[in-house]
Amino acid sequence: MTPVQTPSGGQRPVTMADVAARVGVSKMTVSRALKRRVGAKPGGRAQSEALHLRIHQAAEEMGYVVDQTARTFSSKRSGFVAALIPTLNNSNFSDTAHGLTAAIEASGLQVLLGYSDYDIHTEERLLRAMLTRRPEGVILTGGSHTPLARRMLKAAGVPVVETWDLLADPIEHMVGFSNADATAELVRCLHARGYRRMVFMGGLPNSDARGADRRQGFERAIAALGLPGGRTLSVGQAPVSMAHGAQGVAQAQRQWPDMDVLVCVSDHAAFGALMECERRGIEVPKQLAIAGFGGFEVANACHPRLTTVAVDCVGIGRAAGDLLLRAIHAAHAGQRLLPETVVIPFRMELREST
Amino acid sequence: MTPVQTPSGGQRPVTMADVAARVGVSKMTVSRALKRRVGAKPGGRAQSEALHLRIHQAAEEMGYVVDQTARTFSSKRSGFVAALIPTLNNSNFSDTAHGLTAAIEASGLQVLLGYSDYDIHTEERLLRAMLTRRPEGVILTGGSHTPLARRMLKAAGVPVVETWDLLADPIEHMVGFSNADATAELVRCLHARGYRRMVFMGGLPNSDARGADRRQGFERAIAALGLPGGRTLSVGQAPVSMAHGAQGVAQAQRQWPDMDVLVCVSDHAAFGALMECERRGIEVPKQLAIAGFGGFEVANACHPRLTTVAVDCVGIGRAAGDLLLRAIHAAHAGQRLLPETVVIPFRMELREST
DNA sequence: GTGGTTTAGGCTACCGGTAACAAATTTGAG
DNA sequence: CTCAAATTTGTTACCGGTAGCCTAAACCAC
Repeated sequence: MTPVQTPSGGQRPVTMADVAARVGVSKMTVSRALKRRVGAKPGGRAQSEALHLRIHQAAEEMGYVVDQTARTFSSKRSGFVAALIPTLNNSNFSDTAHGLTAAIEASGLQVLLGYSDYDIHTEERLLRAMLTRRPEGVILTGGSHTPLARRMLKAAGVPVVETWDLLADPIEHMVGFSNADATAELVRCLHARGYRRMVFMGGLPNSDARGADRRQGFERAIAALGLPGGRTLSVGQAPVSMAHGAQGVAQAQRQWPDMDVLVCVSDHAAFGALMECERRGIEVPKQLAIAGFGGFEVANACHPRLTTVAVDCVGIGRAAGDLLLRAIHAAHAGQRLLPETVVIPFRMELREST
Repeated sequence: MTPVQTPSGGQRPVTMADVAARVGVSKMTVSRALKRRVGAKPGGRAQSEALHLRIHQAAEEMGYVVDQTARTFSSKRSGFVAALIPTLNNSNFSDTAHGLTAAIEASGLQVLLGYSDYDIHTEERLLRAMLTRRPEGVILTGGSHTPLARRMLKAAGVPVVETWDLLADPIEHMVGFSNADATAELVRCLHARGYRRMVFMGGLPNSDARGADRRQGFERAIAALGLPGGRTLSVGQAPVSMAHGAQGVAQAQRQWPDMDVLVCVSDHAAFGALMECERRGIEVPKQLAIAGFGGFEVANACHPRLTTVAVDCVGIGRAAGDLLLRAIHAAHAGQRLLPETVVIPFRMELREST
């Protein structure tokens, strides 16, 4: 019922002026009638209400759809927010995108998504492309950005929310949790279960800031508990794959034969390690315990089920969306929301693998 | 070096007119100079070349970035294509998105991504939102769309590529493979390995067209081989989860105790089934074989490794992108590319689970 | 009725680029 | 040196909406 061009042979897309001419009013009246929803906010005038309805009907009959480009151009409101995540194929981030979309779309804004493949230069390019379209707000993942990216954001003057980490030097707003604290907490839980000779397996620290934080939390907790330290392994660029995890088991055992638990930077690595143990006849958790991070589906489906740190990923997205909306509304009212930080809880899921 | 607003206290974003004034030329000259890249296509005039350079320098110094909205508005070219996939969190589709992005971005267009959560009404809403921004092309996944969505696309007059399926009634172009044929081929391979009492496990057919096609291919092949038919199981809405797969094992064994292989609609379901077998002490493949679909990472990381049908997901994206680009270029030249179909190959990965 | 107050709808200008055409300048062949 | 062709730059007119202001009409109390 609402094609974008005139359905019957016409080449030119239907414009607001066409609708106005058909109804016999001015463009402006059509613009106003379409802006408020069909039944909403009748000023109390019966005649106006009828005209309003006629305009909506005409628009539908003619297949008229507003041109968002023209609207953006004129009103200086683009009607979208840009959200940048490291990768599509990670349910943690796609869950965050879901939460974000749910929170944002209620207000009539659209979320446009981009992914950086864990590369800050790709992120910069993407950000530039998004900014040329004048988003009303920007959501980033993590706090690692190129200097130029930070400058572009500052200069653009749009509200920014960084998610998934708690940063010492945020650009503006922040929604996340401390990956270091979460991993430290996991180490303490494992210690309470009697494990003492812990090894951490993760990606190369410079490729993934969150992984590096987890590693740091691991080392801090190990030191605080007086356990043997220096036992961390790097198995490749982020994102660390299941194959990386499998390969890490042999490497860790060779280097630290007395290891009793392998703490992995993510559930994917942990799963790879777990299956490799199965293949090598290493009993989990009897001979070697394994823990992951992230609360992914696979961790709860595999056998034995993996101990992990579950994060409220959807909650991160929702909170980031709510916060960004408030910032956008404030900006629209000519004010500026003071930088806020929302801390999202995490939860230890102690399962069969430890 | 390229902020979006004037860096030093200025409230108003820098416009092309500002750059033009600074260099002492007209807006048009700036527009032309910025359109072609820094070193490209000098007409052979040294003076022109120098001016060109001065304009680029001035733009950079002032932190000028073109306003894509204004450019779109004026030129009628939005500079992006819309890509709609069922879900973010499925590496098959995110791989396709990667291939698509790689193919498209070389031409200077941007890919804007949306996900429908396997719901055609969500897809319709999303499509409408995208179309208000006037994409130069649209990529869809599959061939199930609301009637209104089809009409909107027709009316919008933009090139459309449907991916991942081969359809009897495509909107325009098509890049994919026959899910039914692929599954039938898998059934023949399993038959050759000696399996006879096959059961198919998938989601509710109306929730996932590709899953339904696979089921149909299964039934067709079973009938052609003269094997006992009617053995298909539905375990929930798409996307079928690992938990669904686990739950399906018991159900299938209860219903068909003599089953010797369980063919699953996806690797996720197959993995869930595999782990459930581990838990119940069912030996795979000795007592029960399991096959999946999709060539996901988990299928090649688990133990035993899962037999699956590997699809060139990136290739689908790349081919769809190339095809869409040709259609866009044709449209830009006033022609129309005749509907094309690109068939993407699939490959049987026979592994330890069968 | 009357006058002040509210509300609806019309008019004008403009957002920031680019297409299309016109004018100016350079190039090159004869 | 001259003139036509090629190339560069300038001028003008929009693209399709919405902000802001203004007038006209309806409402309401006294």
